[in-house]
Amino acid sequence: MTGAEEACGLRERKKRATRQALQRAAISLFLERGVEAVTVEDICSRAEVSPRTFFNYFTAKEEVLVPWNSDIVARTAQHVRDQPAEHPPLRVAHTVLATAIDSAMAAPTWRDQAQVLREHPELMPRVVVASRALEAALADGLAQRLGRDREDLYVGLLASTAITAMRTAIQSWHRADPDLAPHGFLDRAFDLLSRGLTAD
Amino acid sequence: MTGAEEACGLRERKKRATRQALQRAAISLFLERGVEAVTVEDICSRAEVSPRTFFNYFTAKEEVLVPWNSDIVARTAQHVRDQPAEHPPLRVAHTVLATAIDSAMAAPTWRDQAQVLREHPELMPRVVVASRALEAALADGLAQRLGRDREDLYVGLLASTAITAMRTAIQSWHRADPDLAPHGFLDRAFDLLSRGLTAD
DNA sequence: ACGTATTTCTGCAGTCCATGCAAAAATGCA
DNA sequence: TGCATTTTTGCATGGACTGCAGAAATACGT
Repeated sequence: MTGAEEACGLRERKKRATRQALQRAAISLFLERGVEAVTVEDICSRAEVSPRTFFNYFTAKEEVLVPWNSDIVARTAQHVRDQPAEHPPLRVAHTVLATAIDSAMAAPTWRDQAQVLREHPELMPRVVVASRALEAALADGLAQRLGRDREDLYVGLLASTAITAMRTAIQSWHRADPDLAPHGFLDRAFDLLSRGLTAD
Repeated sequence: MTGAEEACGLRERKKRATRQALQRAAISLFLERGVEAVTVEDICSRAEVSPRTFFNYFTAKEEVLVPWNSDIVARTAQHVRDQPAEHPPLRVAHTVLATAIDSAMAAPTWRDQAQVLREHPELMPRVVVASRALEAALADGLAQRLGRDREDLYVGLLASTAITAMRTAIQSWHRADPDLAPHGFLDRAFDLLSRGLTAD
């Protein structure tokens, strides 16, 4: 349960397989019928596990849409600390979140997750709520770098603003060509932030 | 159903009374027992209405904690348009959200709402989700002022960042002296934003 | 004051989410 | 093989939320 990616024993591999089966089943059903029309029972039926098992992996059915798993969160926290000390905090956030997006895009379910969110933008805030872990990791890392308290206004503002910028960028990307890379949008958002949100 | 504050007929006044009774009942129960331990039935019992009635006013029990009612949202949208044309967008957002906070603080339930959120910071994201209407009003007004599309990246980033700054400021305020005014925190957050989030 | 139209409230039935618990099954390990 | 640990499962439970239709309250014209 380290969060690392090694496929050690059979038990660990089966857990990963079950989690991914649930995710695949849920997302494909979401695309077929719409999120509201899919029940946990439907998902488990397609994934061939007991309905009770779903809640051993996710706390709510929308959680399968969150692209930031514990691996990504853990690596992001470390990534923040690995950045050169002289880089300004906003640049650190930009770099680190760009990498997080790359990692999320590597997941096999990424395209379908993105498509569900594109078709149901009303779910984005729920994803953001579920993305608190990523925000917390970012805030912790930045606080450490800056030698400030984790609950400092500046630290909290940096982290929450960076996550917001990422969300906004991804939304813009969703509305654009799906085959376009999301990085251009992220770069533009962080550029605007660094300019104090003045018009370009 | 205009959202204005005039107390026209008896029907309208009763509706306001019921809504406020539900809000008072819910918030006092939240403070007594904690949010999780309070059911909709408890709330309605104290407010002396049928359980079914609760959902004619709120879509979920946490919604009573959202300080931005439809009046405030409507006035905010107008307020954006009333700002001098030469003011930069971030300043407009700052001014308008400061006023929105003032309006929210004028509500009789404000102090208790704030106390519940102070004791249960894990609910803040849900409030933010429910604050989408305010964000949308801000985005619409800014888009109009700037002559841009409502879904433009710059417009979306401005609105979402401003709301995030407000949330962060309020969180900092919650952790500080409750009798302190929240405006200082808001001013500091917007100042940081306008400086491109560089350290001060 | 009365009758009618509109709006709101209420009770009921029903679906689904989400959790705790304990037994059963699967896996790891000596 | 036998025992310990982890995961899955079924069962029971409570609570959120919705739709619907009738009752009650309010508005309004006569």
